[in-house]
Amino acid sequence: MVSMRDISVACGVSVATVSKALNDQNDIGKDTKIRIRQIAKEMGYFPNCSARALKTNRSFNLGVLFVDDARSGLTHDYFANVLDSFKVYVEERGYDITFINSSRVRANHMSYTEHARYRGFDGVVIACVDFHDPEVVELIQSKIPLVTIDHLFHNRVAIMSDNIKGMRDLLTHIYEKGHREIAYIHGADSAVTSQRLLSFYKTAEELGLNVPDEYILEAAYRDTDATFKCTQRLLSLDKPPTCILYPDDFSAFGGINAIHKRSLRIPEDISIAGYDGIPIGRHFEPKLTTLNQNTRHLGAYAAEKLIDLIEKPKTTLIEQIVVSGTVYEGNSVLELNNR
Amino acid sequence: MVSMRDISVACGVSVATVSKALNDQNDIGKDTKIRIRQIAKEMGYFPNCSARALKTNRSFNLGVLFVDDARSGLTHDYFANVLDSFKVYVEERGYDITFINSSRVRANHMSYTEHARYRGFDGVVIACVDFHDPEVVELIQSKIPLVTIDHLFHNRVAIMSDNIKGMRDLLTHIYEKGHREIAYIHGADSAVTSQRLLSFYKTAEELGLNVPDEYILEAAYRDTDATFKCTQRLLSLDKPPTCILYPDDFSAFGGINAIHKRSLRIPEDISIAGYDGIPIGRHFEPKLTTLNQNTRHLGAYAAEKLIDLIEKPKTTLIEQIVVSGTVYEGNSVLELNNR
DNA sequence: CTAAAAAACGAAAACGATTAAGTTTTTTCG
DNA sequence: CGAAAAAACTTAATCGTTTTCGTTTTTTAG
Repeated sequence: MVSMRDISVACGVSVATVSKALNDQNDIGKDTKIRIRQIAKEMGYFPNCSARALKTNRSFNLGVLFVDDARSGLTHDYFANVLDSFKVYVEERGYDITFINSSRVRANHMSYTEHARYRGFDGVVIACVDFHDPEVVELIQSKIPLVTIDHLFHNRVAIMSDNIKGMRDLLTHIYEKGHREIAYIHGADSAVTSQRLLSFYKTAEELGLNVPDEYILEAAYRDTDATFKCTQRLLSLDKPPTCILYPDDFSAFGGINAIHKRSLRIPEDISIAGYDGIPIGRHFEPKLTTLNQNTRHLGAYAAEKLIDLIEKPKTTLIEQIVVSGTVYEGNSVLELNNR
Repeated sequence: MVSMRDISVACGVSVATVSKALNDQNDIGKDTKIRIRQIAKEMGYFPNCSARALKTNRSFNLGVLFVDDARSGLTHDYFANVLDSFKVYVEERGYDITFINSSRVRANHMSYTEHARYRGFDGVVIACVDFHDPEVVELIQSKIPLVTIDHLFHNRVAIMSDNIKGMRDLLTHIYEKGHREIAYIHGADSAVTSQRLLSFYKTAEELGLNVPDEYILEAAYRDTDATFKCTQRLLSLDKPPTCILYPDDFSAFGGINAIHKRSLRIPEDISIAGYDGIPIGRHFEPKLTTLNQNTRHLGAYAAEKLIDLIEKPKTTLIEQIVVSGTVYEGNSVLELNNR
């Protein structure tokens, strides 16, 4: 590895001068700067990030924390999309990302916070974790610049998918298609779930919908078996709904199974809708009507905010940014003309 | 941040002694070691990885390179699963992972290799990239410990999914179910595709199958529109196949659409099979018969080999490791009794 | 032309660890 | 007991940068 020392001897100047030339400082002559840069390039010089980080306390490296309950890790569709967008954005601004974990390094355990400090991350993004985990709370309370996704903390920047508006838009869309008997199989207890559920009830009320208790069921996210059973129950009701909302697109497939098993057709006999906007939903017939969460914006905003927080901490507002999705109209919701 | 210096004054010893105590070296008294470790823990000490890396040239950080043609990034199902497994394994051994990219840092472009050196990665894993990209070739030819996934290079460790055996097993399975007219819509030209295609023909010959040319079609991976069209063509043949193989599970859904459109049933009227073993295939009826690639093993082997390469370069063989998958028997392939 | 101001460059001290080599203390044993 | 050996600890250099402050050179202006 060629170091600044090597360049300094090649140019006949001091390392200090080399450093200044390479970092584009003003305390240096114009022509020497050009000459040094030229030679540095020729010699194939690249800075040593460890040395730089050691001296400047800036790693240009961001920590990503993601541990979901199902341990699906990177294979979690929603998160993978958000992270991918986040990654693209931060790379453009010269940052790298590495995953935070709390495993053991050389025989001693590290908490998330300790790991983040050990690696010297300039900032951290947290998504989809159990926000009650004491280690997560410790991280939230640390001094590290931080952005959370889909969870709001006091004094921390949060990027939130707009579940209130999302559910309102989705339900309204279905209402406008003429549906009046709409069931909602919601996800397991969480902040996201309660927002959607609340919005569902509120919107239903505004629209003058009657929502019998038996239309509201619970199934864990991505649990097709659970939605299968719930769907069966709904279809067995004296007055079954004309449309069923699912916790997410993936679990909607459990519902599709139940519906097909009864030899019913979608959407002719019953309509369905998901939530998320995963690719398969658009590629399989009937195309699933869903609320397409804007993962690209979520990731990009998180990245932008985090870097602002790092680079201009004074002027960056601690705020909550809400990213709204859009209804994707597939053909899983029938247009009812009889009203 | 509490440093070794702080601990050394708190203990009344030199920093060298602290370093030895914390790194469990033998050149130190038993009780002082215990005392120092005790105090270090109390003071909340954690090493500074930059300083350590600077001195030791070991970062305990691994680079991950992944750029696929479709720019699907992390959202690529197969890779996400492999990476997730890789991540879990390396974290257990005290390594972190960060993504390699070739964007610009502070106005000057870095190649993959330069980036890897800049970050001081102890090793690198490459998957799913365009292996003809000059930057990738440069990285392959560098001195950095490296493992490739699903691509073989001279003098480099490769972890390969066994496409030969995979296709043989899958085809044999279908044959044993009684199918004799089997079509194969294969993926676009690539090393993986040619292996599978070769194995398909070879196995067909061994089994005494007749494979008319019109049974072999091409569709890009994950392209449901293409498989939709191919499936239509196959179904329109004078003698349509009794079973269709698809490039991958995702694209098989395009085939399902075409089949449903003709009001045919799976598997009663026509059988299908995918390749990969993605989750949705097991959660949607009919469950897709497929070749379940062992992404867990692929990731774990890649991790194990890479760390061996780093930690014991002398005794680690440069070899090709083949990981075989298993046929997942869903219910998309009908058992034919009439033979 | 000369003194002051400005610009360009260099010396050296960090940053926080590791480690070879040297020094002191303790143990061993004839 | 005392010398040699072993163990425990320290000193100081080093990794590759950045940055402060001091020094030299050049420019400006009276």
